[in-house]
Amino acid sequence: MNMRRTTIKDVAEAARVGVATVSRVLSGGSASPETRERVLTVAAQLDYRPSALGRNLRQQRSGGIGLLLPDITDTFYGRLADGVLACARSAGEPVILGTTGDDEEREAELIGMLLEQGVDRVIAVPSGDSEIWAPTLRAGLTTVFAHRNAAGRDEVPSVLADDRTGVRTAIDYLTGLGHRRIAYLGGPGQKQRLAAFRQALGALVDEELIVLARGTRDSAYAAAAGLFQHRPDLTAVLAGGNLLGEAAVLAARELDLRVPRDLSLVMFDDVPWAELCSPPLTVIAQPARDIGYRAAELVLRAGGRRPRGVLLPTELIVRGSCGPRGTSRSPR
Amino acid sequence: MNMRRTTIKDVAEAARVGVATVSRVLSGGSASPETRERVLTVAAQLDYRPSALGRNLRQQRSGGIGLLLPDITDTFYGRLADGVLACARSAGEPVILGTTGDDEEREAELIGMLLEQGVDRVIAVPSGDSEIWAPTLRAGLTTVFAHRNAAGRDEVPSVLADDRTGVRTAIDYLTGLGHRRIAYLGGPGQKQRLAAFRQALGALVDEELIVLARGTRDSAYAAAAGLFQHRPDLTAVLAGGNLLGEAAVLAARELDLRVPRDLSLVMFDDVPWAELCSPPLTVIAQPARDIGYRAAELVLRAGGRRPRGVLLPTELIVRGSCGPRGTSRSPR
DNA sequence: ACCCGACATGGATACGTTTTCATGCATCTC
DNA sequence: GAGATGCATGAAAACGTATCCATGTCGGGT
Repeated sequence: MNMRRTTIKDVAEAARVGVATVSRVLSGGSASPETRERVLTVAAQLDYRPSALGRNLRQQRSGGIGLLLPDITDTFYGRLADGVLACARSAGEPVILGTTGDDEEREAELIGMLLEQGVDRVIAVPSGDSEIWAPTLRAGLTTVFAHRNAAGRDEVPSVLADDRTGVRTAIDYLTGLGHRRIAYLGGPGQKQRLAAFRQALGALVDEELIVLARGTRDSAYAAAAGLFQHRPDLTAVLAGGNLLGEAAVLAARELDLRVPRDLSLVMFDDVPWAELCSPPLTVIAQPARDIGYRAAELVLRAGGRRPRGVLLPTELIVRGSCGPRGTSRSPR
Repeated sequence: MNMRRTTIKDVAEAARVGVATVSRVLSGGSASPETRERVLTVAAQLDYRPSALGRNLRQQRSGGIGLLLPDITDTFYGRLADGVLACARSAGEPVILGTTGDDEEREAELIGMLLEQGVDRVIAVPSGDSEIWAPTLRAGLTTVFAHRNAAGRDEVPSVLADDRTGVRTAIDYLTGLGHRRIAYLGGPGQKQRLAAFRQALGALVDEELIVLARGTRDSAYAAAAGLFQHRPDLTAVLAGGNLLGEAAVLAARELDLRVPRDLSLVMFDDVPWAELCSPPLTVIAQPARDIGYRAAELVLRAGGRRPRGVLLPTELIVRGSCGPRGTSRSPR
């Protein structure tokens, strides 16, 4: 009953060779054809499965990829994770998932856990900035940032969506429709996106129309509702993520703002329900899955090299949530 | 530059004790107060972090929890994963995530990977049936099924939503509204739910109104559209998951069926966008996050015992997608 | 015929930890 | 006071693997 698992030693004995030879055969080292075949046969017969534990200890690293996301509940990160998993699976590497909740402290804690586990490859959507990631890099972890990059960590390669162009085309679209008072509803860690918004809007930028929420649904809704109530003169809003967009739709409905008649809405990130909304939401689609996949490729292929980052294209998908600027809704 | 990481041996030397003592102190074993303090001080000074690699090899098991889900893109599983992660984090255990795509072969492959990694605790939404999980159990893994349980694996504890009651109340609600031809749009691995549907409907059940899709969006849409076109006399549909519900809404819109006037719709699983839909969707809410959390609790607390499964309540949330049966829409 | 290189092979070692076992010391009991 | 009991402690073994190194063998080149 108390079966010990078959080890490399068992295989070696059964094949009448040394353990070193078995190890070589299984890791693709050189061996004579007949020996190789015999070892493989015996290994298959005994249903031998190499123990990752032994191997990991020996080579001082647990294969596997650490994946640190703000929130696995958000479909954007879900798709990103899916991409990572797809790539990791093709490489036979396990993925250790952790969620940071956009909290630096939790992020640091998770990094510590990964270090302890001997994980030496990490894909992260960074929440914290420079000093949190410093020990990680010093410890020799190959790290790739996805979706956004940590401030002051330019040496870490990153896989990003082309936020700048995405924001610009969205703003161009809105201004082309006649909108002038355009609000930005942002989330945590989107300095890049916010900067692009400011730049694209140029002289039209109104700091009061820029609102930042934390990562939760409640916070997003509060930010949206507050914005709409405080500044009834705005005619368009760019939501910097699907959570923010959801909040905007909800808040608009609550305040009896009709979309797109009273309020034009563009949302970052295309999600399935964007089409189900009425009106269907105009969105800036991001290749979330590709971001994950490419990040995984980078972190796996990195043979000590420090590859250059990747910028993936975004796409403005026009549906029905934007219209020409009507009369301002504030002075009825 | 070539810093070796500090090991337990370094700590032992610096504290002028044996490695065994250090190990004991750090694992909460007995030691004299002064020794304990000295060891702890030195360990903190050297920033010693025990290597999970060494420990895992020694005790022949890598802590950590394997989590096998059909699709991390589906928000239901996203929430479930979130629950698992929350519980695992409080226990300091890493979580290895794998997605099966509801494919038995991939599931078996992932199980193999977990075994190789030395993972001895698994939470799974099982796709395959009995024989796939047999080796897993024989290998001594403590396993907990979540959301559904594998056919013929009654010995595995499971954490389920109370599908039976959920379906029954939904059907009662629909029949109360006068509906008689009620369709069921199901996904993979929902035998339980389907059986409940049949039982709740009793004599009204019409086998032609039961359609099963595979796990993908395309398949779900095809199933829904096919059903609606083939049987224009149906007046209500129960979608067995948020993916199916999404497909139903989409297909209904495509075929110009107005909800709830022409078609009443109840969807399993409450998702944020259910409220954004127009009309807002009436749903059977499942405590997805709790399912994950409880499953993690079970798999962690299981001290060799084989705990009894858990059944969590569902809740019918009435919104606007169901109405009284109108005139049948087929003979215009 | 001899030497040298190439190659296959197996023994031994190290990876960092936990745990068992034996030892030594102090205290308690009769 | 002697034996028994308890406790803190350290040496050593074990976990399963990959790799270094030495050894043996074969073939080709001079």
